[in-house]
Amino acid sequence: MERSPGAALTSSPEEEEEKAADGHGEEAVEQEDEEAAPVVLKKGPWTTAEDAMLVDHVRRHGEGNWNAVQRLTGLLRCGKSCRLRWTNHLRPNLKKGSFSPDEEILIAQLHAQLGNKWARMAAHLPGRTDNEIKNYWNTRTKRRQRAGLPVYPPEVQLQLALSKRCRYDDFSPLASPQLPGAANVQALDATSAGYTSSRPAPLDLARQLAVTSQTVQFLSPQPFSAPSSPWAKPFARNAQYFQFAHSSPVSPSTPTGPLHPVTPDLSLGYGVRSTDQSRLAPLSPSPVPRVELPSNQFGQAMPPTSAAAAGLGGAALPDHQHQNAASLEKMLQELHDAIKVDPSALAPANGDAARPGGGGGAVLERHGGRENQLDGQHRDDDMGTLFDMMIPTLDAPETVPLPPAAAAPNHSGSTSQHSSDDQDPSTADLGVDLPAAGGASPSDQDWGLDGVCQWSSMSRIC
DNA sequence: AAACAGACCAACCGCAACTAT
DNA sequence: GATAGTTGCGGTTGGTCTGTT
Repeated sequence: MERSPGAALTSSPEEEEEKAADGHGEEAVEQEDEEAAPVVLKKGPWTTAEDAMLVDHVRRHGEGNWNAVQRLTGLLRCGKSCRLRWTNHLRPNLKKGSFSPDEEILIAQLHAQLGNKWARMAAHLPGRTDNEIKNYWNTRTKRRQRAGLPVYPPEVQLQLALSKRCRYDDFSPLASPQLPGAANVQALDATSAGYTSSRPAPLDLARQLAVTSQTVQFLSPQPFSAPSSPWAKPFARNAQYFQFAHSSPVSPSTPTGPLHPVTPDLSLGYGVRSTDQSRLAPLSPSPVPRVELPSNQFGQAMPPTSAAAAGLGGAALPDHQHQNAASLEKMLQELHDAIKVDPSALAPANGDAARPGGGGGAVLERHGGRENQLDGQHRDDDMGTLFDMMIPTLDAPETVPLPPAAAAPNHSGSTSQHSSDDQDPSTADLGVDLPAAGGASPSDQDWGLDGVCQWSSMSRIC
């Protein structure tokens, strides 16, 4: 790999540590500079000494006012860098290491619903940072796309497929009746408050899919309880970060809001029928070992012919999947029939295809408004995507009534998305009840075609 | 053992929103 | 209401690690 000459921009961590440790070195030099010229802030990797300084600062003054860190501590880092370092690495209760299968599924679900809203996704993954999730998703997505595999696991694909159907149905004057499950997604209204009134909530998907009483408790509803910590007082305002591994997930994105447990009722099913079994444990370090295989094994099991072919499993399909092919086709037809586009709503396709991460999930984030203005091409794309996303073992899922789109009244017109999140912690709730995938366990073949994928390693789920 | 490629991770940048004055 | 400062977010880049050839 190319080694950038710019790598020598800063001294090595060891050197920096030494300098900082003896109290001279860089700091002293910079002090001299400070008198003659503006402070030259350092970039690049943080040293442990810098970390210690930052931690000490936060211990004394708490979080926030990051630009004061340099003034108060002499740390030659900009406030932005300090905040980032704290948030991503020094914050208490950060969970390091690989994502557990539960987390991976949740990330996929969240991405399907939110798109590249890493911070909001991180709010549902205690101890994880947006950066971490972003990195994970990007590398994973890149890998899967290169292998010609669908980005989302089967269940999420199904959700997306159904949501596409819902998209069109939403514009039918025959609004679907309110569903019991829809109550769980009321909170989503606020989440979508950042979208203009002309655009249905991006998470209407969740509402639309709030069709099942099966509830998967992804995140524990246990109230927050801060462990005793010498830092407890200074960090009181940041209490959401003081969580035990199994404590309630609270939204770090709501620092100014009241602390209360976030209970995203993500009943996403994932093919789990049993109520008991479907109740996944709260996110926590999973006992399931990470078994991901080297990426170069993707191609072996699945030649990148087409995603559709992949979805149907091709010749590698087990018998029961062949049997389901017919029902799949039927369902596709049903879905196709269900798609009714208001010609008046036709408009040039938007740039969804160009969205990073591709896939249908990105569409969902803003599937209202302009996305509803479908032209033929877009519709075709949707159908193509639909086929692409179809899963082979899909037992024709029950056609589910849809909650009325009108149940999303809270389109304030504000353009501030995360502000609404901050103001209302409940908006972190993704009270999503999603239909379980077909009764038969969703195939490992279309997602974990080669057994590589984490999803397939979750015996209860796949 | 060396070269290479891909994966992973940390950090930076630019922008937008928010807040205080 | 205008402005400056602060904070948060998402995209991107670059370095390091690891596996393969």
